[in-house]
Amino acid sequence: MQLGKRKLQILQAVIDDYICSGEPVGSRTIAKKYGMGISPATIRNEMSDLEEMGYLHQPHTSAGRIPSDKAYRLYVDKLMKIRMLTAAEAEYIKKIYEQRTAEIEKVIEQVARILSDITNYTSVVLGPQLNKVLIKRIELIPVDGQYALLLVVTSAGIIKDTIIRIPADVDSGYLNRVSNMLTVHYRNKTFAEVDINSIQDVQKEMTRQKEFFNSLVDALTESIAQKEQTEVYLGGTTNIFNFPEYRDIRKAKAFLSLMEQKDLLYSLLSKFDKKGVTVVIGTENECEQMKECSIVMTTYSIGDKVLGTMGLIGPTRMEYSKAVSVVRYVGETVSKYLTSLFEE
Amino acid sequence: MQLGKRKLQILQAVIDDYICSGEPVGSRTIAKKYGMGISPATIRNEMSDLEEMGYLHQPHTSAGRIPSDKAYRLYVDKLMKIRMLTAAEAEYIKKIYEQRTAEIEKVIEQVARILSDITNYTSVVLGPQLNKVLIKRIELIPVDGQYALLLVVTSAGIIKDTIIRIPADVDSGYLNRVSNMLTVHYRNKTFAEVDINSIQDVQKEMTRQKEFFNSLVDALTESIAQKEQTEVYLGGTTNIFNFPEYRDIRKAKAFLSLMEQKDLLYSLLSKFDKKGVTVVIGTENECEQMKECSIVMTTYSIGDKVLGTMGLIGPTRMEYSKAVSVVRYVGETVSKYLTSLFEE
DNA sequence: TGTTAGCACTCTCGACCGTTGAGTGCTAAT
DNA sequence: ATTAGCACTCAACGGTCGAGAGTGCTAACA
Repeated sequence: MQLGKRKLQILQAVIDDYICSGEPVGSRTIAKKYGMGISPATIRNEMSDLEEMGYLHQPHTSAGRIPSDKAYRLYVDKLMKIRMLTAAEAEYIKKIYEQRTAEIEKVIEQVARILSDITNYTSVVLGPQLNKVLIKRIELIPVDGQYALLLVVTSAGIIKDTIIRIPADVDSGYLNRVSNMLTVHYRNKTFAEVDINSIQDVQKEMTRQKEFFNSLVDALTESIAQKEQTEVYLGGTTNIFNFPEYRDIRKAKAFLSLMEQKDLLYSLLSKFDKKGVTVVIGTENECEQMKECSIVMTTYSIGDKVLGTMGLIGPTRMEYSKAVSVVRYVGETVSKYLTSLFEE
Repeated sequence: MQLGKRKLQILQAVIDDYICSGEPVGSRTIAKKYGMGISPATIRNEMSDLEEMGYLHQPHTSAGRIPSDKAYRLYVDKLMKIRMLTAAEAEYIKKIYEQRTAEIEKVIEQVARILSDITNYTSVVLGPQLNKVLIKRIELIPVDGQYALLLVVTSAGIIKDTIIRIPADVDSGYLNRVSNMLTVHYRNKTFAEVDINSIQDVQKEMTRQKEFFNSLVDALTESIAQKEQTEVYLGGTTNIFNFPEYRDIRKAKAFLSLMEQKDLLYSLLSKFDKKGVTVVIGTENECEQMKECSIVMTTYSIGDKVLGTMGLIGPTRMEYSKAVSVVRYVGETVSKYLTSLFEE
């Protein structure tokens, strides 16, 4: 059977209506709302065909039709109209530029909020993936006598830090020497390549300041571990309650629990690192608990380097056109902003 | 009417049973489970009295009784048995000591998780309240040429930082001068007293490095603002789904939305800053949306200085004995740990 | 041959019982 | 003062029934 023009029109009408109402769509509704000069009976025939072809299905005999994931896929790839951002949306997204700090994590956090505020979906943003990034410098900066700041400067211009305590008899000269030692060893390595125990010089020093050194090694190890397991930022998790399909408390709970499993979210999203917007619909998801959700996501970068992924999660009957346009624009804006910050 | 010993026993039985089952408790149940050699009929009479006195009420005529907030208050103040921590709980709480970093925020974050993990309630921990704390030093530390780290060292030993960008022609000598200037001005002031525009010297400098200075002032202002509006850390927000009274999707949504209103939570919790454990039961809460919840909270401190509040939020039929013992122990442990870290 | 009106059929949903069971309050006996 | 007995109340459960929405099929029509 062929997917003629009329079938496509009807399919689009069903999808549009279902996305907005969440209720199965009947032939009468289509005829009335999207009237294209054909009777409900004709539409019924076409819908019956579409069902046979796997684009629609009925929850029960005497109900209207619901689009299948296959239908959404067609919709996203071919049918969907490209939607422009409203002025208010574009304005809101500009907030990204209002950041004062050069800390990438803060920017990312705000992006998550912006995404969910605009779309009323749940947003997920992965923090910068640092495993491919090169270490430029490691520094121990004395602060206020008893503390030192452990800084790691990377090629992506990202700087993160931990505050550690130092014993009274460690002076700044000593810290300097250790910093230099660490830098010499780790310059141009990735975080994955760092093996803290491998440093010979360091181990010699250890005999002298054993306790301090242990805590330094601990801090560095943890700092590295933390950077390897990227952080996951969420926005608008309770937005899911707005959808009638999540009235069922068990579904809502399942969804929210899923959102709490950061490592799972991370492994789901981090797979997609190609540029442009990716849409994963329902059962296309590998993860069992996500079979009724869709993800619309994109990457963000500094210059050409892809740093992380951001996206929206919602029910499969998502407003794809809106989601795609917002995600695309936010992704581009963030990339531009980060590039302007860190790329010289 | 007097609250005789037997009435108290019965009241306690009702509360204990209701806390654990969530179902209205009938006279038969009491007689059987908590048998004290009296018949259901007698218990009925006593319960009727207790109802008259405002300690119990019935959801409808032919149902068992439910304790009122007044009853819970009596229970918490007088009836409740003090519960010891289990070995496993104590062990779990010890995790606090496993922190590597001296960043107070990281510690707090973990505390929130520990509290909710152990109790299966939702935990709320307010970050350190810095408005009463004195500034010791402000430093701008050059990092990697184009960035500087803005550090604020306070009398509570707390150090927080923001990374800002600096123009190419600002050298470390200049940063040093600015740091010194800021330190001289703000030493021994609280964050609340800081008025960035008040510095005369600073304004003079501004003519020379106007753009940088604006961004510095912005960063400092924001850093201060951020410290004034304390952060709120949550743990186990979805635990609320475990309670049958939150099966109702609207209630669950209301609760979760409440948890997202950090400023409201902050203003609710920050009022209570006396040492020891405070319990606020249902309608004792001023906040309308919390009338069906109880809060069990305590403070944490460095030395004698109270820094913040931590607690558990759950339905009024909370396991108060468990909640109180855990909150107390965690509070004490955190205080001890922080004191050992920051107090010399 | 494609379209459509008509109609019987299916299925969900909400309203409306009657029944069940838990729990009460009252009364009278102990 | 306590308690057994009993009538009464009410929520919850389950079944029936009609309304309404929507379908598929058939036969007529262009």
